[in-house]
Amino acid sequence: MRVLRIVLAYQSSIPIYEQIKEQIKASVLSRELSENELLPSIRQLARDLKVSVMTTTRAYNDLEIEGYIVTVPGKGCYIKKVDDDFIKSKHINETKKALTLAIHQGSIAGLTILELHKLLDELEEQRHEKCD
Amino acid sequence: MRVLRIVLAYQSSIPIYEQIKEQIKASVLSRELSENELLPSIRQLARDLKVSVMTTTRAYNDLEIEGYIVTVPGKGCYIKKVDDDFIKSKHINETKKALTLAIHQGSIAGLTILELHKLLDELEEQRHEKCD
Amino acid sequence: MRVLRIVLAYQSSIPIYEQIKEQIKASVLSRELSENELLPSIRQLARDLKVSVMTTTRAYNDLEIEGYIVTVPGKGCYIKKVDDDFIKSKHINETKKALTLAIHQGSIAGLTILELHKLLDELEEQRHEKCD
Amino acid sequence: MRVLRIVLAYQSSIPIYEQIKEQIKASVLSRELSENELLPSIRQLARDLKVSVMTTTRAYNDLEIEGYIVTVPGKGCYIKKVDDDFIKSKHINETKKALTLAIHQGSIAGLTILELHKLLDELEEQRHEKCD
DNA sequence: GTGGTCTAGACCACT
DNA sequence: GTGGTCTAGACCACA
Repeated sequence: MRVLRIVLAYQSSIPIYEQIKEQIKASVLSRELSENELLPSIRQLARDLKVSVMTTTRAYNDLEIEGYIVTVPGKGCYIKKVDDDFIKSKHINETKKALTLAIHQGSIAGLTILELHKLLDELEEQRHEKCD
Repeated sequence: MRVLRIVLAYQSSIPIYEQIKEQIKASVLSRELSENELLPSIRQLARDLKVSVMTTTRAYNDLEIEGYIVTVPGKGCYIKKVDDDFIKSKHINETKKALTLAIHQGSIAGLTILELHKLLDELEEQRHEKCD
Repeated sequence: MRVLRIVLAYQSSIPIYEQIKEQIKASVLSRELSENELLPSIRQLARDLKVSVMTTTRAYNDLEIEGYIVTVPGKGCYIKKVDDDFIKSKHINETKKALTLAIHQGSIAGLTILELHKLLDELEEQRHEKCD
Repeated sequence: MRVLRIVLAYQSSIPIYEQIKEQIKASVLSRELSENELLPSIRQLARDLKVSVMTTTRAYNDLEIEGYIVTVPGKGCYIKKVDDDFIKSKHINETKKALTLAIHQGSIAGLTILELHKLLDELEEQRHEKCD
């Protein structure tokens, strides 16, 4: 079992259990956590995050419903197998959401679709420069 | 005074007052509503949208705080002049953030920049279809 | 809004929230509760059943995830539309579960499949007699 | 003493000790295990199943309470004589209950008695396939 | 030790 | 009024 790097914004409008969920999900999708890995126990995580047991319970419970983990009463919670296509489709979905948001914001700013394409290229360019 | 075209998703997770706000904002930014134009009264709008007066009050109140409208007690609410450049730069910023996120998520999903452009066009297409 | 007839076995090994869920589900599937009907509020139900608010919350939350109700914050919880095919498939599923259990129990008792068929006919017969 | 064929679903919602119990019971009822036969020791079984000794202890303890086995301190656990008729009638009762439920659910789903018979055969078929 | 459920309060945002 | 979240305990069954 590895220690999870979970950072909580206690004052955020995003519920704490949601933050825990999303960060574990992200770790699964980025392959940081892999199949059959044992997660910290509900109580341990609650202690670590200085949060109520009910809160971590809710997060783990939701993750089980969404198919990311299995919980075995009396033993612990384990990462489930997620297949590559599922992960890819998740990321494509995120990409689409981001692009849709860009189109929306851009339209308010009065940008044409052509200008959006130009902007996209520019940002991609900058990204490469940074990586170099 | 013109009748506002406001469409509410009563069961959305986005608060109704927020939906009203955003749609009025968008109308202002798209010049559909122009300076000094009189908005429907809080009570009239509440009746039209079959919504509590508290809800429309909250929306108008927020819009006033954000500087989009001005309330003249006893007369009504009027659209204020908006500082174009400020608004525009704000939204361009949002656009850039969204595009950068799209590039990032897309790269994880293994999408090339070309595929991103194609996706952008597709989503723009779909957006037009919906509006028709 | 109608009062729900929910009977709880507080000492059962079946969790209370599960009992609530199942009884509401059953009411939906039997068309006792119909589309758009307003359910008792989480708090009202908690008072009625002399149960913690968290417990009714959990039940309603699960029902929303499973698609039986919609909850609208600040307004209440409503029965969602369920289509006939969905209901039928649910009941067929229950039928299969019951038959599978019968096969299992029957095999332990040493019954052949033929005897099971005979038993099925007998019970069906008795059922008709009762109805007459 | 014979080696028990026990297959455990470690992540099932059915407790492991329950799974062990049920499989031993089934073996007794099917005459696979017969009177006075010596069962593997609690510790041996725990090793074989890679399970805590507490778990096998619980299973054997329950079996003794239910009258299926007898524990002789210092020697081991033996299968007891089972009262055939009592057991059989119990299971036939369960079978009838399950069939009655199937008839009821089936009638809601609009199934005829003929379709129920067909369903029964299909499920019996599938059961045999799984066992092969 | 583990997870599962439950309580009896609380505060918050929204209608 | 409504639902959403959260706490800080508790008891239970299981491993």
